[in-house]
Amino acid sequence: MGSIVNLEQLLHDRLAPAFEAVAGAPADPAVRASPHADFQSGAALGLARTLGKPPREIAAEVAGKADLGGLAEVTVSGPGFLNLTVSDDLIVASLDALAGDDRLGVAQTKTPRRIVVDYSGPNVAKEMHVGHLRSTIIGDALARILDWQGHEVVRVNHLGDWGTPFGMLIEHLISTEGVDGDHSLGDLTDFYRAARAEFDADEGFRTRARLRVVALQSGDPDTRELWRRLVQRSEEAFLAVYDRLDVTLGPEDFAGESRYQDDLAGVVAELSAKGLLVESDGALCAFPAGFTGKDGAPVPLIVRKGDGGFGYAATDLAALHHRVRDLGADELLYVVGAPQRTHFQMVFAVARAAGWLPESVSAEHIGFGSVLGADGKMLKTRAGETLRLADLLDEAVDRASAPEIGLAAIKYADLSGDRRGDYVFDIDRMLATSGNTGPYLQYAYARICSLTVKAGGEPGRVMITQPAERALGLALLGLEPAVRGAAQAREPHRLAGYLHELAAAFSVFYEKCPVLRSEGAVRASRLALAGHTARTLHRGMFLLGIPALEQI
RNA sequence: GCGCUCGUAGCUCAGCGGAUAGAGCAACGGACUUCUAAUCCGUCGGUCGCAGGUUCGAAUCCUGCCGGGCGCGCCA
Repeated sequence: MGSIVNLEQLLHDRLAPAFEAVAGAPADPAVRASPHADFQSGAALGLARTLGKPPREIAAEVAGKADLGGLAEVTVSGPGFLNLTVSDDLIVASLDALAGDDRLGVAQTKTPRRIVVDYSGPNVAKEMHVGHLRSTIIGDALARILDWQGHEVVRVNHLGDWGTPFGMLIEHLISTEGVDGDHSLGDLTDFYRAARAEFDADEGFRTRARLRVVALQSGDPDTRELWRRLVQRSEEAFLAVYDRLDVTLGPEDFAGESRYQDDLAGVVAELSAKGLLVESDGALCAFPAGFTGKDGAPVPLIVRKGDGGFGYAATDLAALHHRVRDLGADELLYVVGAPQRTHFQMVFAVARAAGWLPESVSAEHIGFGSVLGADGKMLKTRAGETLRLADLLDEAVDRASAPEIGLAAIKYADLSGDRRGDYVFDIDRMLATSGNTGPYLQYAYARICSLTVKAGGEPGRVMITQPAERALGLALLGLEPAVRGAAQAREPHRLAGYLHELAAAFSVFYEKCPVLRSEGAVRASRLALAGHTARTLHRGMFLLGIPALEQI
C-alpha cells in the first residue's frame, strides 16, 4: 500500500534517526507545517540544553546526517530551526499515489472501535428548535468522520419520549380530540403550548395529568396507545427535518428514554447493593467523589426521586449500561450541550464505580456552546420565545440561491468554529460567498465540475510549473492529517478549516493557471490537479454533511 | 460561595509550547473582450483581558485577579 500519504510522518521518520544519532537518545523531530517553509522541525532548540551545544550547531549536524534521499531540501534557519522544503518530485509522486486511491490517502483505521454516538435527542411533542441544531449537526459530522475512518459507529437518538410532561400531553390530546380522535399534531409547538396553558390554568386538568402519568407508567393500554401516537407523529416530524438537513439519522436510530424504563428498578437495586446510594430527603442519591456545590457540600446525582419516580440520571445510567453491555461499545460519545457537562461527568463516575464502565471503555461528553442572536444573548424571537428550527431553515433557504446552499450555509457555520464556543447566528455572514463559508466551498467545487466538463479530455501526470500548482498539490496531501485531527479531538472544525484552505488554494490556482488555454501535458496535469481537488472537496464536504453541487 | 467554560484586529473567528500571531468581513486601492469576478491581488489594522510564574522559548502550560456565559437536589 504505497498509497498512504503523510508528508509530516515521512519527514518525521527520516529525521528521527539523525536526531537520535546527534542526541545520543531518541528525540521527537517535532515536524510541523511552517510559514517559513513547507515544514519545520524545532527539535534542536529543545536539545540545546541537554547537549550543551548551540541549537544551530545541533540543527546543522542533524541536517548533515539526515537521509532525506532527495525528498526534501533542509536548511538551518533562525535560532535553530530546520526548514524543510519538500521536492516537487515527492509532491508529484504522492499525488500519483492519490490518483489510484479512492480513500484519498486516508487509511482505514487498524484498530476499529465500536463507537456509540448519542446526538440530536429532541423531545417528543415539541418541535425541534435551534437548541437541537448543534447536537444534530456536530454529532452527525462526527459519526460520518468516524465511520469513514473504519470505526463501527452506532448512532443513537436519545429521544425525550418519557416522563411527567406526557401526562399533560396525553390529557390534552384527549380533551381536544377525545380518546379515539384522529388527531393531526400538525404544529407540535402549538400543541405543546396549548397543553401547557391548560395545565397552568386548570386545577382539574393538573390532577388528571398526574393520574395519566401513573396510568402511562403502569402500562394502561389506552394510555399507551395515545402515547405511542404522539411518539410516532413526532418521529415522523424529526425524520423530515433530518431528511431536509441531510443528516444520517434514520428510524432505526431512535432509542428514546422509554426504552430503559423497565431497567430502572434494576439500576437502583444494583447501585444500592453496591453501596453507592444514600437516602437524602427521601431521594436515593449517589455522591461521586469530587463534585461539590454550594457551601462545598457534595452534589447529589438523584437516581430515584422522593416520590419514588426515577430521575433522568437513572435513565442515563441504564442507557450507558445498555450501550456497554449489550451494544458492546468501546467508546461512548455524548454530543450534548455544555450545561450538562457536570451531569455527565457524574453519571460517568457513578457508572465507573458500579463497574458498568470498565477502564477499557471511554466515555466523553462532547459539549458545545450556544447559538446567540445579534444581541449576544441566546437566540430568541422578538417575542422572547425559542426559535423554531424550521423557521430558521426557511429563512436561510429564502435568502439563498438554492435550498442546498442555504442549508449548507447554516450547517457549515456551525461546524467551522470550535464547537466549545458560542457563536452568533448571522445569516448574512453564513451565506457570504467568500471567507470560510459553505457557499465558498460549494462554489469552488461547482467551478471545478464546470471546468472538467468544458475541458473534456483525460487528466495526466501532475507537473509542477507554477507556484500555485505546487501549493495546490501540497494542500491536496493534507486531507489525512485533517481527518485524523478532527476525529481524535472530536472537532469537525479542523476538517472544515482544511477544506477552506484547499478551496482557497484552488481559487488561486484557478486564477493563475488556465486549463482550457493550456495544451498537452500541462493541460493534462492541470486537469488532474482539478480532479484531485474535486474528489477531495467532495469527500471532505460529505464527511461534514455539506452537499457538493455540480452546478450553481 | 464552589465548579466548568470563554475573553486574540472595529466585527466574526482560526492558531493552543516554537521564529515577524493568521483568515474572512468592514475600510481603501487594483484585476473581468472570464475556464462561473459567487473569484483573485494589494494596503490599512493586534501591549493575544490583566498580573505573576515555569521554560532556551508562552496567545498556547501553571497560579491569582478582572469580565461574560453556564451549572450547583428531586426538569432533561
